[in-house]
This record gives sequence, C-alpha cells and structure tokens, in this order.
Amino acid sequence: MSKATYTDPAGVNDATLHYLDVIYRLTQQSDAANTTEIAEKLGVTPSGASVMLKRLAERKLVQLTPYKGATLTSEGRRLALRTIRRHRLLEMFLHQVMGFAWHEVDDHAHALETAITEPLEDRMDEMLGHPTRCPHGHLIPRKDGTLPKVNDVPLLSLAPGATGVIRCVDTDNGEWLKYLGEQGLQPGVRVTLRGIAPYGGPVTIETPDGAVVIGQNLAEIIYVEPN
Amino acid sequence: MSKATYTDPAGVNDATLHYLDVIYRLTQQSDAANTTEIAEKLGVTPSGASVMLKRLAERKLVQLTPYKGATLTSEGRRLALRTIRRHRLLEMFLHQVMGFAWHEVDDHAHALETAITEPLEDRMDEMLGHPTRCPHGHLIPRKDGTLPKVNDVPLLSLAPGATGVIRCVDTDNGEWLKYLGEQGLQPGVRVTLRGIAPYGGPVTIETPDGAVVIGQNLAEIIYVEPN
DNA sequence: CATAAAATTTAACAGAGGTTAAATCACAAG
DNA sequence: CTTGTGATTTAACCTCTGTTAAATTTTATG
Repeated sequence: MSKATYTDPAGVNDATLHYLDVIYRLTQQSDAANTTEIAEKLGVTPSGASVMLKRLAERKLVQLTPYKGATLTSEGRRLALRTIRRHRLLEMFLHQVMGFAWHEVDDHAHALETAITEPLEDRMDEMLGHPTRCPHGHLIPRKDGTLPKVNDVPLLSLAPGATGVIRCVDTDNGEWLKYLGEQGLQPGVRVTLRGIAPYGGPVTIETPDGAVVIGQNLAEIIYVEPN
Repeated sequence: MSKATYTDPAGVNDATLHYLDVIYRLTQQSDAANTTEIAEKLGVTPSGASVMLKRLAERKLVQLTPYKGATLTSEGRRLALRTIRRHRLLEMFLHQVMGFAWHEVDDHAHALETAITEPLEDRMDEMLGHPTRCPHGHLIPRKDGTLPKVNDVPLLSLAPGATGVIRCVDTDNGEWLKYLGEQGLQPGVRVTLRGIAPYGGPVTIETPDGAVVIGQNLAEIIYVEPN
C-alpha cells in the first residue's frame, strides 16, 4: 500500500523526496542549503524543517552541520536526482504528449513526481525519445544520475550584437514563463542581444519575430548556447 | 503544498479517498461495507479501519452504524466516484496512450489516482475520446457522478449455445487478467458459451480463435452483452 | 436459550510531519 | 570584545493514520 518503490530504502515517501529535491537544488547555487531557505521552498516553518533535517540526517540522506546547513549524501543525491528526472520527464510528457502549455506543467508534474513508478518513468522516456531537457530547458538527469554536458551561458553575458540559441529559461514562475512564451522567448529560438540599458534598465533582444524589450530581472533567467 | 484539489473539503487526502473508494465498491455488492472487509482491501487492521471510519463519519463522508457497517453520504459518494473516474481514465490512458498491458494498469493507476488534478483528468478524457469503460470494462463515472446504462450479464447466465460480446472482466487479479488475455478473453470479443461442466467444473467458451476451457472461478468474472 | 466464535470497537500507544514559543547560536557592528 | 539581531534549534504540543491488546457486541450453534 506504500507509494515507495520496492527499490527504495524504508520510509522514503513524498515528504522525504520533496526535501531532498529542494536541498539538491539549493546546493547547486551555494555549497550548503540553510534551514530557512529549505523551509521557505517547502512552505513549512524553519523549526519544522530543522526537525525534519535532523531525521533525514539520521537516515543518512543528508549531511547536516548544525547551524551551518545541509548537503546531500550520495544516497540522498541519488533519490533527489531520480525525483528531478521524473519531474522533468513528466513536464516534457505533459507538454509534448498531452499538450499542456509550458507554464502549466510544473505544478502538475510536482503533484505526480512522487507517485510515478519506474516503468512509467521508463515508458515516458521512451515515448519522448530520451529527451535531455524539460520544456524550460533544465537538464533531465539520466537514470545513472549523470547529467548531460552543455554549454549554456546567461543571455546577459553575451556581448551586444552577439547571437545564441535560447536553451533554458530558469524560473518556476508560471506568469513569467507565460509572458516570455508570448514574446517568443523560449528554448530553441535563435536570438541576438541588441542592448542592455544601464542601471538595471530594459534589455533589447532580437527574435525571428522582431525585437523584444524586457526587464533585466526577466532577461537574467534566460540562458543561451552562444554563436 | 497539499495534494487536495481546491474544490475539496478540508482534509481530503490520499487515505480518505482510498477509504471512500473501497467503501463505494463494497456497497455495490452488499448494502453496507463491513469493517473487516474494508480493512482487508486497504491492507490495514480492522481496528485501524474502525477508528478511521469513525473519523470519516464525523466528517460526514460516511454514514456509520456501529457494529453494522458503513455506507457513503452523498459527499462521500461524490468523492469516491471522482476517484474511480480518475482511476479508470488513468487505466485507459496507460493502456491506450502509453501501451501498458491491461493487467499492468491497475497498480500504476492506483498510485496516481489521488495525485492527478482536474485539468489532467479532463485532458485524458479528451485524448481518449470520452471513453465509457476502462480496459477491463468497468464503467467510467461521468463528471456529474452518473454512470452509463449498460446491459452486462454474467457469461455464466447465458444458456449453453448462446452468444454475447465480452464487456467486462471483473477482477483486480493481474495474473488472471494476463491469463485471460492470452486466451483471447477480453472486452470486445464475441464469444459463445458452449457448456458448463457440473459441480463447479470447467467452462467451454468459443472465441474467434477457437474453443477455450477455463475454470468456473475465472468464468464467473466475465460479463457479456448478450446476443 | 445459553454460550462460543467471530466481528467490531475501545484503549493505550507509536511515528511522521508538522505547529508555536522559548532558548540558543553565529556573526556583524559598534 | 561585547552586544544585538537574525538564523537555528529545542521543547512542548498537535493531527493523522496506523498498531496491539483488551473489551464488547453480534451471530451462529448446540
């Protein structure tokens, strides 16, 4: 009756997987995930997260340094990458097979990511032709936990006049995604950076459909493959 | 962060929905679902089920007569039918769209049925062309909670020599389903009942691929549309 | 009808995952 | 080098959904 897959260590359930997922993503940016950030991402209080982190540490899924932060153990990372793989495959499936818009898929995928089983995961992967990225361009971890090597750079790191193909739009904000999609700024689109106004001013981007001007906060979530 | 849909009353979660689902199915056969049966279906102890039933009664999802059994309130029935609709749509989707065999879909669908959201449900329904039955032939409740009218009768109720089209194979036993499928006994197949050996003996069924002989325990889960 | 067996409920407890309020730690700023 | 502030942890408690063991009710049977 448990949802955990037979290959899972005991007690690996929804809550656990969501914690590991969040810790993985936070430790991509800084070297350790701190309690308050984890709590925010999960919508729980810092004290709740603190207690849970201690339990995850007892279960050897996270490495915890009190008052300093948490990182994943290799087992924790394995489970996190599996969840992220499933999440991104689901996003791709919802988008490509079921026709949901790219700004809608994150929520649905989140609800499903801990419920799907390995055969489902594998079948989606097959049907999608073993995709390497989700609709937003995030990398889909392979089953062995490795990630494809890519050459994504921030759009804003391009020299004005330089060209690249959008590869990733890095946000979980559905509104932003919807807006950027409407402006024609999504993975696969070849763009030229025309200019960045100073002091955080607007960014002008040339797309196949014409020039688009967006704020820097939006521009900085766009990653491109240069040239 | 809760999995419950916005339209749900508070506290409607996986466990609750699984209880309601089981109670609904049990009350299809007898007029009230008794504690031990519910507990068995859910894989919990009768005492655990008893406690949970009391809580469901407090929440006005079941009508409980102590020591007698449980039935669903209209709200409980609404939620049960929604879960069953989602389960059967999922089974259909897994079978038709994703290519899983009919004996594999029940388990996957069970894991997903409480995690999917209304847009998912609606999209699956659309993609499948608003199906009225799951791969095993069970009726898919409509969104308003009504069920299609059908004319299914037990295969074994046919007079020897009579013909009908298999409409439903009523079991959650994957092995049986696999076996019956291999024998060509699945929904849509036109069969003729050749004979029933006395004293619980084997049943001979004519299919387009030839005659098949199966035990009565298997035969009695097969329902047909006569003529 | 009495009584044994079966079903059901209650009582006491457990573990997971939270909460709020209080205590404690880390660290930047005087 | 103290100190105040923010981050973190601990303590005490809560709900949910279970457990086992004991009590109780129903039902079947002689």
